[in-house]
Amino acid sequence: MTDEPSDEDWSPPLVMLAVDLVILTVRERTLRILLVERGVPPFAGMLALPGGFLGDEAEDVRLAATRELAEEAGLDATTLHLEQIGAYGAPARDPRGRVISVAYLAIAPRLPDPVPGSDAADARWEPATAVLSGQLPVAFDHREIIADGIEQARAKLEHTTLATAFCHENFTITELQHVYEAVWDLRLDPRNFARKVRRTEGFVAPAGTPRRTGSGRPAQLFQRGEGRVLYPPMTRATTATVTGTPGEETAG
Amino acid sequence: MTDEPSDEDWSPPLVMLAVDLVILTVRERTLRILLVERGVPPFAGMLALPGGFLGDEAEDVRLAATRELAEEAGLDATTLHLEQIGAYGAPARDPRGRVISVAYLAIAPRLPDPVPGSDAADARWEPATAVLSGQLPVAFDHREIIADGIEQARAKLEHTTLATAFCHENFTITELQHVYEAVWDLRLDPRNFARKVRRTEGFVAPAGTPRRTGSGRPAQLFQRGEGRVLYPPMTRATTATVTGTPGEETAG
DNA sequence: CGAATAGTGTCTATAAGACATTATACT
DNA sequence: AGTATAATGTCTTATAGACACTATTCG
Repeated sequence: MTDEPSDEDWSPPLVMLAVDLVILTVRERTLRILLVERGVPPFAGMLALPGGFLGDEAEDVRLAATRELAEEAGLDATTLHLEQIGAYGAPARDPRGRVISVAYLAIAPRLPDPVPGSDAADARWEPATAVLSGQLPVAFDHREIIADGIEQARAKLEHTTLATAFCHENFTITELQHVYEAVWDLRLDPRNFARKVRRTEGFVAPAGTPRRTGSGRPAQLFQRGEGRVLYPPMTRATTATVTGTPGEETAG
Repeated sequence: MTDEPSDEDWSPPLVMLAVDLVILTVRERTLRILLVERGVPPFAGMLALPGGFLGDEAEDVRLAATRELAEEAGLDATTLHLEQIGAYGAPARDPRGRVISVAYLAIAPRLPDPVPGSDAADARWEPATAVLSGQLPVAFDHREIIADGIEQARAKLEHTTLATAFCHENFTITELQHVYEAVWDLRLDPRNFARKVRRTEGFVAPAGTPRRTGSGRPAQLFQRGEGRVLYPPMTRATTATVTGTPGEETAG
């Protein structure tokens, strides 16, 4: 970011700035993403990521994301994990003009269905695989954004404790395993999984009530531990795909 | 990204879009970053990342990055590894007005010094640690961007073959080890390192000339392999820091 | 021959993968 | 009792960490 002008009174072009939200949760042992049905053109009637334009010129980008999280999804950002995915800036990605979108990844525990009549009336939890496969079409370049966001979540599950963000305050080891299985779309061995989780310093900590619901033996309850990093990492035997850079291909 | 207006003729605020480049290389066994001395306010005389505004309204963001790479650093993007770091959008990050910056990470092999009198006349390779420690001050929020970029590179060295992007077409195992040591700022055992590299499928492949320079035994030459992913990963014994989301803090 | 750098081998400790059994609840 | 889920243990194998020796060049 240095001097620009060879021309003396050149001034930079102006663009519109949007935020888009990839909000993930686990329901019915399946990774799901929150999509909204668009009410207006372009892509009216089609499913798209929740999001919107920067509210005003002074609004912080991340704040815009938390605002849209509340407005479009009825979710409280202070409860959720929220991190940036990246910027998407292809010139023709929005027919309305030059729109740069900053995408965010949000992770939510299982939530009640969006209430009809509320802010998030037209929001739906759709299976991630349906979107990734292209079976369920989405507006704009949102499929690419979704793919990047999901891969980011998948990767972070390997070497961070992010999985706990999919869980409520108290959870069982089995529930945590279901998170891994849903996000990675594979099965894990419960014995090896439990061993890994319990022996990894700071991943989970025992929680109050030592028992719970059910038809079988009651499970121990846990809460998030202090640690953020998993070392050694949790491994998904499936050889991982290396993720490109958000918004475009990697050169050279 | 859905409907916005409760107001009928509301229109989104316009912002300026910039790109900033974190260009890394290894020199004298040290990780270094390319910085330029600013010629004009704000922050005139201070070191800053190479970069600039979007050239025109139709320019792709990534293209703007490759253009600045050529203009400000005299580097050819087709040769280099280039990937996005993220978007930085704090409202007051640039005194000139509302500027959103998309930061890119570029990895270059050891290059000749910037030629005085060329495009990159005021460019300098500075040690990464000096910037990270704050000992060498930089303009804007560039220190944060640099920290994120370097951490991204450090993390990618663990589970991808990115290290080869720091090397020329042909390189020795020892040179590759120096890359890891410089980027991670630690020492590795040459025997274990060589074993790891040679046994990891697709990391490196033997290259033509089986010998080379020097005062000791000539080293075998290698080139990048086909693989992009390192599995199992290369480990930096030092417990890693979990990287936040670019441009802002992670919420609850 | 000595100095310098490259390359290889062995032992050990840690952790992952595969797998079976016991424990505690419910009906 | 029978069923369902939770919890734990053992054996094997892969790989990282620590460490010492041999090989090939140059002067």
